[in-house]
Amino acid sequence: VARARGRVTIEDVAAAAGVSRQTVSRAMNDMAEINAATRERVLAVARELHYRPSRFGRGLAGARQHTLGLRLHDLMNPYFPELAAAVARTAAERGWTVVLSDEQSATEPAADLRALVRQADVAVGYLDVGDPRVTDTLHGLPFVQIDRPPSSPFGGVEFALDGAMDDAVAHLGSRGVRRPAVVAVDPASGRMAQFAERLTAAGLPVVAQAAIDGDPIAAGVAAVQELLSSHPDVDAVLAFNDLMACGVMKGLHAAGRDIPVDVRVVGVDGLTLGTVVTPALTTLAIDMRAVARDAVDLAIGIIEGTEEPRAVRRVEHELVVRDST
Amino acid sequence: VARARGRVTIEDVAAAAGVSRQTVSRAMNDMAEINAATRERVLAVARELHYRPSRFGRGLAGARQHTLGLRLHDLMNPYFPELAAAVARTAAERGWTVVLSDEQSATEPAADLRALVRQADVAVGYLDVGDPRVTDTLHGLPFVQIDRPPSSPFGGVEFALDGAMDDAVAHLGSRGVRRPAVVAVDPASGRMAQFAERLTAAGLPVVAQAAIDGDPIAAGVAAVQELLSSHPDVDAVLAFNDLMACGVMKGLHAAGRDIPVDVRVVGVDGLTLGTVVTPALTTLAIDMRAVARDAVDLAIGIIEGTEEPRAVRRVEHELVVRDST
DNA sequence: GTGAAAGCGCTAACAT
DNA sequence: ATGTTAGCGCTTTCAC
Repeated sequence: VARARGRVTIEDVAAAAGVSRQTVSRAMNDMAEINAATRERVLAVARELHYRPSRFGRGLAGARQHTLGLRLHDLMNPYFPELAAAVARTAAERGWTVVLSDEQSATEPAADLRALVRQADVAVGYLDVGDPRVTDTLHGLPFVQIDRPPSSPFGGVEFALDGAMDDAVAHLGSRGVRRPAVVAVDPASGRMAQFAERLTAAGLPVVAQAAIDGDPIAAGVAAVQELLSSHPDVDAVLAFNDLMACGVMKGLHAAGRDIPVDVRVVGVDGLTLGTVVTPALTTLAIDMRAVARDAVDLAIGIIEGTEEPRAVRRVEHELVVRDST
Repeated sequence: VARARGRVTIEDVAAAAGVSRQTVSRAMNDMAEINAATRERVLAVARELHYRPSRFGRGLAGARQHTLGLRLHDLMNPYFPELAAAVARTAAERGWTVVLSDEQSATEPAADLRALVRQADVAVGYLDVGDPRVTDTLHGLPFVQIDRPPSSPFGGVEFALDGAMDDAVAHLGSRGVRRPAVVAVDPASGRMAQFAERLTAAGLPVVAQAAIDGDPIAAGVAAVQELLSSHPDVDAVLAFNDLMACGVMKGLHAAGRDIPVDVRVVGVDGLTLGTVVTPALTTLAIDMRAVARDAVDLAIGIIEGTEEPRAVRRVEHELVVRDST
């Protein structure tokens, strides 16, 4: 029963059971044309020998098994697990396997991508498009970018915040907000610039508060502290995302401000986290299931040739009003 | 340039570049013995033909690439992403790839495990050991169980809560707690029974409150409500885990109780979530990094033959006192 | 129902 | 520096 060479192969099982390799293959794969007694005998021998079919041999010879690479920036940031859960679900429904690549796990820049390139048929998720080291590492691996910026060289899923922002501005106005602030690492660009623009257009002058680039919670706490010292009269804070919004709420609690009476707080993403904190967070939520479905379907479509490699989909955010406003 | 067959192989590139397969292989794998000009030419052709080496061919012929399966109960539960992040990190350091298997993604019971069995060399994580469907599905895939119960047929990482519990009991006593309660789906078994025993031994009579089996947050909220109506005088709640503890805190807030003045709350796990909520949660924390390191090292050791298949390691919890007590 | 032959795509080892 | 040979372990024909 002991093996000479490193691996137990189908040949070993065949020899030990006194049958051909094909018969072992039939037994292992539950195929029809095999005697029930033979199958049991072969399976018993296989178990005894600790035989496990090589996924490489199987993949080469048989029907391709497809693998989706999921690239995330940081699993410790609760946004990404929610996305990962949705992607895993969709991939499982489609019969695809998911290999995980967490940028924070990389021992050197983009090192995590090398594994994806070797293991996945197509990848989905987050990627720093500006960094040529990153895109070079892909070596032609098709990539479906989530939260795709307009300038991206890849296709993917774009996020549309416009409608939800309009709703949020109207909502805050109706709540009597007069002095809103936006808090982000770079409050003058991207979605926060849009936000500020809309608030201004609605007659609400906006304070922009920059936050440090790091742990979003800590950044949110620090940012409100600074904000409150320079503008003690703010009555609403729009944070870049839910995580930073939670930091903002922590900072407001610490400063003795009542939410939502003194200050109203709005986040972006729609994380479950927002329902756990007190008060529950009003947010511009995105439907992760829809994002995952679109991304995975694009990815599979690219592999199957039914989608253009750079196809784009769009998912809308939606205002979810909870207790923080 | 157009291809007749489905896949572009190394042979196609070799033919198009006018070299042998081996030279293409040398170019693709950055090997030494190749003319720089030749390499560039070959790579250009490969790019033009959209050639991507087959991972199966490569795996069969070359050095084995190792893959770790990570089995989780539910990615939406923040405990699991924190574990996943730690496992991903350790695996990356060891040069292993991680394939993800989320039980919640399974379209039918244990279906998610089938993918693991086909794709991973060894698996790590959570598994319902009681269910024979589950263990049968493994088909001999070595499994390293995390939070391994003493009765498990697998090896893995055991959690040791004893010391942290003693610390927690002493801590609550010193805070003047007189009427503690334990809240869990089954407060009469496992770690909560231990907890109750220790509290009783310390002269603190314990109320046991069962929670429904479902979303831990909602369960926590519902459980405290019931608890407060039957025992309005409780002055401490020990929850089964941090998530349920957050639900308990929500419920206490809603009931107008002040934490920690009226009621003190303790969770188990040490999730980051506990630092986000207000007040920050006191908890029996486990070092996820240590858990992940032990689990991954056991898994790799089993594959490399340096560890027994059923080897066991132990990781201690530690009391982390924050604002909720 | 079972076995023999062929080949999946690639790289290691050995040629040249 | 490049080409040739020989497999890796498995499933698919196709025979019987």
